[in-house]
Amino acid sequence: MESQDLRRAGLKVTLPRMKILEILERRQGDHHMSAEDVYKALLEAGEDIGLATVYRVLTQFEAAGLVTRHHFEGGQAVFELAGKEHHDHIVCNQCGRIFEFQNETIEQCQEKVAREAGFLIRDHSLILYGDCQRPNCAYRAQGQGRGKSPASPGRARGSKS
Amino acid sequence: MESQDLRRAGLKVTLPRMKILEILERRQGDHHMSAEDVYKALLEAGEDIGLATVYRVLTQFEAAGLVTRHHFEGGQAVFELAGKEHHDHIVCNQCGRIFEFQNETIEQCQEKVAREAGFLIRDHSLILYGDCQRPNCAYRAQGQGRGKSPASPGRARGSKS
DNA sequence: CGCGGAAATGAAAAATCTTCTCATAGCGCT
DNA sequence: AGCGCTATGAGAAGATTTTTCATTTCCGCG
Repeated sequence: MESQDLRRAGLKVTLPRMKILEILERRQGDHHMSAEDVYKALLEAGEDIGLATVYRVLTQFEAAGLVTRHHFEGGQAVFELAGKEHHDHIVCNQCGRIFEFQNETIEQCQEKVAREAGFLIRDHSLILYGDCQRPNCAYRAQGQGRGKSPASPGRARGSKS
Repeated sequence: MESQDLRRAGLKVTLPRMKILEILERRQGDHHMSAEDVYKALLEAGEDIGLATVYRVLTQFEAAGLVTRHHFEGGQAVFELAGKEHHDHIVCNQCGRIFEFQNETIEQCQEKVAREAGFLIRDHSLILYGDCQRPNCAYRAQGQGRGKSPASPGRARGSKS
């Protein structure tokens, strides 16, 4: 009954919002989805929901605290269901795999640094970019251009510095 | 003689590249500039350099390690001259002021976390968003839309979570 | 100091990602 | 079931960044 989630968030229960919430909840594996990912999943599920609505709804969900938005490299924002503990991310440059972690020491240092600098922290973004050393990591030829990433598995981009 | 910087970076010494480098070096105050900022500064300096060139050159500078690109919230990437020590950023949600900091403990924790997760870190991005508590912070009315930020002082956006 | 070729530039078009507009449809309440 | 307000869909519009391609500029060389 995720309609309760919507009502609780002060959002009218509509079919598009229900379906999008379902997509986010039922997602297996990597639960980080771009608006486009959600849109495609809806199409596959036979739902006729516009991309504009997906963006709108995801933004509302974010405002309501139902989802969290991340700006990984690659231009597209990705969303994940909130609810679990706060965590940060490691993104594989090669295959796009995403690892989540929590580190209390880092959190505390951030607080301390901000306090000393005279800031009141509202939010933060910590993303590590690297190569996951797993054998099945979808290594692509070095010097890849900036072509479109394959549909599903990875949203990797070239590394920096 | 910043032409040496260019040659050293393996880039042909051209007028646009020189001028852009100058803009970045001469910049007083907040040295974080978007491509648009650089473009406008060039116009003010009487240089007739296209925006496409600015983007191209900044990207080359980044590849050459001359500048670093950051993706703060707000959609626009910002650049700063590299060369100084590595550092992370605190961005004021209200006035856009940027504070830089270094924290060895955080760096070490990141390394440790990544190692334990089986990642080889190539890069990272740590950005804290908050409110600088200074009296002259350009507080804007709450619930600001998402209009264009005023030219120079701030590129603040609404906060999250 | 002018030449020639490779590389860089400018302008405009295109590509991407996201938001806005507005007419229509749907939800919640009575 | 009916009403009013909000949400939606489709497409246009906006914002940022990249690409295309004809022209210009830089650099090594005579």
